[in-house]
Amino acid sequence: MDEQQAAAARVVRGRNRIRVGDLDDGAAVRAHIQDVALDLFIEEGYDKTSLREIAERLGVTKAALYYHFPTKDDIVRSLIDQRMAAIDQLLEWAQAQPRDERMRLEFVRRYATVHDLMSNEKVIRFFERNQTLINTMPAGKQMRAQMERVFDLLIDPAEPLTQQLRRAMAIFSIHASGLILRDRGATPEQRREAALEVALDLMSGAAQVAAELMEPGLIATLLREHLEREAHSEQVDAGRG
Amino acid sequence: MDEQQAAAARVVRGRNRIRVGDLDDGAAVRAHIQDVALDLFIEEGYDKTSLREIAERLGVTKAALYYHFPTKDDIVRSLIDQRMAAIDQLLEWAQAQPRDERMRLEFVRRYATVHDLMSNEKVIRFFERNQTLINTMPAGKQMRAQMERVFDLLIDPAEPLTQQLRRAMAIFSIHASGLILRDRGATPEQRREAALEVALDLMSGAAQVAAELMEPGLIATLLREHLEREAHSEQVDAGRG
DNA sequence: GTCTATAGTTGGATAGAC
DNA sequence: GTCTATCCAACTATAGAC
Repeated sequence: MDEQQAAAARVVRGRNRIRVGDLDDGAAVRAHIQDVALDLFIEEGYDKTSLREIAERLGVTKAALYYHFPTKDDIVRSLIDQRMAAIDQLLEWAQAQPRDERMRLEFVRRYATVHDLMSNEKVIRFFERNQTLINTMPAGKQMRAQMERVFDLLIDPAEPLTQQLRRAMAIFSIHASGLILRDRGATPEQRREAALEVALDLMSGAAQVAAELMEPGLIATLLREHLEREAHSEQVDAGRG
Repeated sequence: MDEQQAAAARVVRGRNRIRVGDLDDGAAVRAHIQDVALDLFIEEGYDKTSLREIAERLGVTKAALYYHFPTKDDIVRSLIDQRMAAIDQLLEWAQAQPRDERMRLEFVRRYATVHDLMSNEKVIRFFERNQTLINTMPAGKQMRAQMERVFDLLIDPAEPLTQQLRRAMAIFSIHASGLILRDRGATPEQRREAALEVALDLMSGAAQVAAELMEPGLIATLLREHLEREAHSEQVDAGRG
């Protein structure tokens, strides 16, 4: 667990290429601009947000912005690249593994970790609200292609459609957990845990098995009986010892 | 209703002037415009799509468009209103029901049906790709509010976060099923069935129960034993009769 | 690094002829 | 109902002074 987080963190840092002496105003100003811009992109969409608006909220002029980012795209491109590099590394790892279920579960775990580390919160919401960019911007298209590689890795075309859908929803549940649980009184850590649990359940096919065989309440009944038997046999064991 | 009457009046006045395809009245022309516009809105986003582009693809001019739709918003507003009215009706039905689990499952079933009926396919993809509109357009904000009413209906804040998330993912699985299964060799009917099954599983909490109590393979074992007992008791019954 | 000023383009929307 | 022609606002981006 610690190793995964550290690995993902290395990805993030490695991509930024911030050297120790480099952390002067330049990088900080860029980050600040991106932060403010993201807020606006989230609020009213990338297209509808003008550089004038961003500049106003920053208290500078448009021209000042262009000094730091040669084009409007560039404000978000570095964020996209960052995320893509992290997922790419994850895919690389996966390709060096046996193509089995254990690997897939581990992939989802790591995906959740990476997703969480990338999440300024804002970056996620940005992608959420600006799906169209994934179709129009070149960088967006690359991201879309990458997403398909993720699905191809996790989904076996021979499986039932329900299970194929569940696997996709596993990834989506990680994406959506922030959106859904944000205003439901959950700490980021709780959100993260809940998302991962739901995702892993969807992957594992537990629901698949249950859905195919279950009558309403059956599993609960069987489990209760099982636990009672277990408790009983423990008593017996205790009596013997 | 109002629109039909207006359309009829247009037919009387306009006589044979309509020449877009084989369409025979104003309402059909409007529908055709919406269809073409949706394609573009999906491809490159609502904001980036200009009226000039839409007009070009239709083979008419911008001004001609404005005859049918007084503003760009209006091209999509009727589609949004249509869907919202359907969901509103569903919410009304739900409020006349007891607030129990049976109602919630039935709500999801009906939601899937409504979703399927509204789905030109294109309308769904439009909403998918233009999430930002839900934040900027007034009609979009209404839709957002409606969605929250749906979640409030389905989600009990006292439940574990995982189950809250699952319930939200149930709705999302209905939304996403088209996107995910479209290119995986499934008929629309198969997609629909798979989506509903996954959604109902997520709602039912089967996975929740399983995840909390399950040892690996336990449920499968219990179910097998249960089925064996059942088969045995049927044999006994048959022997008696 | 930040400014003013402005170029150059494209957008939505309207007027009026036919 | 559809056209041509046009208005005006807003945008991205650049040039050049300080």
